[in-house]
Amino acid sequence: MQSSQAGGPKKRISESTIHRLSLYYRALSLLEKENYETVSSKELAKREKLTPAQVRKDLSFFGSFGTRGLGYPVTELKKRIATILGIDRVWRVALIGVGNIGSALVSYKEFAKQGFHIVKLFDNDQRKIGSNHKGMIVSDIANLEQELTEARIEVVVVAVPATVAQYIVDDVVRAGVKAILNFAPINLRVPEDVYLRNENMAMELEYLSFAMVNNHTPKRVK
Amino acid sequence: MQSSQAGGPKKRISESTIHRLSLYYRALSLLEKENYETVSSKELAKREKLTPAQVRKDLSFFGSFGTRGLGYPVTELKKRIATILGIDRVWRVALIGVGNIGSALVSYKEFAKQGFHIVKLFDNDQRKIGSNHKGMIVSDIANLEQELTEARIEVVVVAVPATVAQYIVDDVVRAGVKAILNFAPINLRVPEDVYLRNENMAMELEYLSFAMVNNHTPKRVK
DNA sequence: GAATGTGAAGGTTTTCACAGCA
DNA sequence: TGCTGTGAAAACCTTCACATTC
Repeated sequence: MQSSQAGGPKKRISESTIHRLSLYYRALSLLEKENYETVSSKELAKREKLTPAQVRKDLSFFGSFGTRGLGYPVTELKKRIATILGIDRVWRVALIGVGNIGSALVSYKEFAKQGFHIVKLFDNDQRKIGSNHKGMIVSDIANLEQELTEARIEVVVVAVPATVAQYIVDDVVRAGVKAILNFAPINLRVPEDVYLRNENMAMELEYLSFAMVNNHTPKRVK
Repeated sequence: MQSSQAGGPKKRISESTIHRLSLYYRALSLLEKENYETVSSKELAKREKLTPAQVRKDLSFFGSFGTRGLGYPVTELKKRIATILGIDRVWRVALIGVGNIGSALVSYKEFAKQGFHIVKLFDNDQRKIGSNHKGMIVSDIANLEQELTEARIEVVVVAVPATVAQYIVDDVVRAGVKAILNFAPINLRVPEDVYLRNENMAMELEYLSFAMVNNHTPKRVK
C-alpha cells in the first residue's frame, strides 16, 4: 500500500516530524551497525524517547514502510529517510568565518556524515586568508558573491560576529544561495525564497536554567 | 493586576514559550542599547518574526508587565525575563572535552553573557591536561566526579566523542549535577531528576536539506 | 487613541485504540 | 500473535477579537 507520498505529501509535514526523521536516521544507522534487520516502532521509540504511535504516524506520512507483525526493515527505512531528508546526496557547503566556532565546524564530522561537504572557507582576516584548514585555503570574503557562484555553493554556514552577519548574508543571497545556517546571535533578514535556520547554543542552556529554577517538568525531551 | 505567577504558574509553560523568552530577552537587550524605554508587542513581534498576540500570551503567563496604550517597559521586562529564565545569576559550568567544539565553546561569548560561566575544563588527553585555555587549566577527567563536586559545578557541557559520552555522563550524574547540555551525537541515559538537552548541529542542516528537496514552506521561522 | 490581557475559537500535533495484515 | 497504519479523540498551541486600561 503506497500512501501520501505520490505527487507530494497531501498534509503539511510539521517541523517536529522532520526533526524526528533526523533522530530516526541516526538511530537506524546505529541499528544497522548492530546488525538489526528489522526494528519495531516500539524499539525505535524507546531509543529516541518517543512513543511508538508517534513513530508510526511520522513514518506513515511518507508511505508504508513496515510489515505488520514484524516491524520496519532497518536498511531500507534508513535509505528512505535519507531520500526524504535529501541527505542521500552531497551538498556543497561554504563556511564563512573561520573563528572559534567556524574552525570547530570544519572538523565537525556529523556534517560530512550527512552529506554536507564543506568545500569553501571564507574570512575577512588577512592573517587567515590563504591559510590552510583541513586542506582548504581560506578565501577573502571580499570576493564572496563571485566565489560562491563559481564554486556552485548550495548551502552556507555563517559563523561570523553578529555585527557583520547581515552584510555577509546579503552577499550570500545575491549569489543565489537558498539555504543558510546562521550561528550569529542576530535575526537576519532574507528573501522569502531563502531558507534560513538559526543555531543558538545559549538557548538550550537557558532552557536548562529555566527548568532548574522553576522545577519544570518537561513533557518530553527534545 | 498580578496573574498566574503567584504560587507558580497555573498552566504548564510550553517549551516553545520558554524558547521565545530567550528571543525576547535578546531583543530587549538590543532595544535597551537603542535607548527604547517601552516597546509594544507589535514591535517585539516584528523583530522576532512572531505575532503580537503570541508575544502578549507568552508574557501574560508570568504576570502583567505592560501598560495598556503604551507597551512594555524595556529594562524592567528584560529583568523580569532574566529572573524567569534564571539567568539573573551566575551558573557554574564545567566543560568536558576540549576538542574542536569544546575549545570553541570556551570562547563563546553568548554563554558568559547569559550568566553561564565556564569555570572548569576537563579532558582525557595527556597532552591537553595541565594546559591553559583562557586562563583555565585543563583537568584530568579521571577525577571528574570529585572535582565537579569540589568546584560546586551546577551545569555541565559535554563535548566529547559519542563513544565515551555515556561513561562521562554517569560520572557527572554521580557528582550530583542536575543539568547537562550534550553535544555528542548520541542519546544519553540520565535519571529522571537530571535535565538533559541535546545540541545537534547537523539537525538544522538536515532541515534545510529537507526544505530544499521538498519545497517545504515552513509556517514560521524557528 | 493605543495597546495590553485574556477567554474563546481555530488549528495543529500527539495519543488512543483498533481494524487489518503478515 | 505481533505490529503496522490510521481514523477519531484528546491535548496542546496559536490566533482572534474585544473588553479593559492608561
